Amino acid sequence: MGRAPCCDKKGLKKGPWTPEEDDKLVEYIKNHGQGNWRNLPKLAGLLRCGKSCRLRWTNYLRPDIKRGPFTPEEEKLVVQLHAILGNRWAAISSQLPGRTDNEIKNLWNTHLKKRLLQMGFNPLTHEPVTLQNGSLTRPPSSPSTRHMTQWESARLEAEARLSKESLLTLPPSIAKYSSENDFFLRLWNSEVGETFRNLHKEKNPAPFSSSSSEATIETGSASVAVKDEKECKSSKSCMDYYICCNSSNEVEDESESTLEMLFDFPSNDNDMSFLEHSTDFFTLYP
DNA sequence: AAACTTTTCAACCGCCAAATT
DNA sequence: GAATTTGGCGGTTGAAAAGTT
Repeated sequence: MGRAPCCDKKGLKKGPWTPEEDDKLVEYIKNHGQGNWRNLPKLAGLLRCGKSCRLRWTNYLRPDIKRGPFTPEEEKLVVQLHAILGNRWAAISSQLPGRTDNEIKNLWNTHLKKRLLQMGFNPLTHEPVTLQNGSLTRPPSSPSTRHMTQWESARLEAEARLSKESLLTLPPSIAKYSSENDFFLRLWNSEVGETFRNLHKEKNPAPFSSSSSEATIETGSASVAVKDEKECKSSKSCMDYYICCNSSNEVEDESESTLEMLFDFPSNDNDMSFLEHSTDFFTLYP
């Protein structure tokens, strides 16, 4: 036997919420907390599915929700995080206080995606593309394409490393659980990760290891652990190298790099003109 | 001013992993 | 351990608003 069903769908209201329904939901949660979404509608006197109540609360009625248009800084952060996390809206929204995953998803689909396309970037991969006969095409084996592939590999590496590092701080029982459920760690341990590790080994025998001399950079409210600059350069771990260059202001020739675009583009305009000059990518290998 | 088109965004749907019985 | 529900997530939809002709 399992648990009782969330709700039978007979006689339940759908569609937009009325102010009266909102009041009932807010009043109930104010007095009783969020608790059990299945029982909440009945107890609150609502003819709604529990799931609908939860959605209404989390996406609209929660008191900590920030309403109104996104600021350029928020848009910038969304683009940055999307480049790293992809369409993981909940993960992205966790880095933007007061913004919901639904809101960010809408922002992306209605504004940012179009702007990236207009600027010549594939909104899925953040790779530069050109429009030919109305369809997206990658430029023929340009250096920038190589670098974006490199960037993607670097992303895998960095996220796997972060996962690994986070496990070091957890009790063994939880660490075991996390390692089994961590998406990037599983990816890293899969054939994809293996391929990248082998490629990396050929170019650079230095192992991927967590360092004792780590720094932390802030990306909005998210923090990312990085190695110190010297070690970054010696190991040539591309993500480390990118972040080191960026965090130490020693950007060398790659001052208009993709990563600079992602981590440090100007925030005082919202037309994404910061992307305009970033099709001229630097070479990763000096 | 009316008709039509495009854009926006709240809400729904279906899937999945976790939790519960 | 199997069966079932819950809660959470991302994709999609469609009504309303805004813009254009």
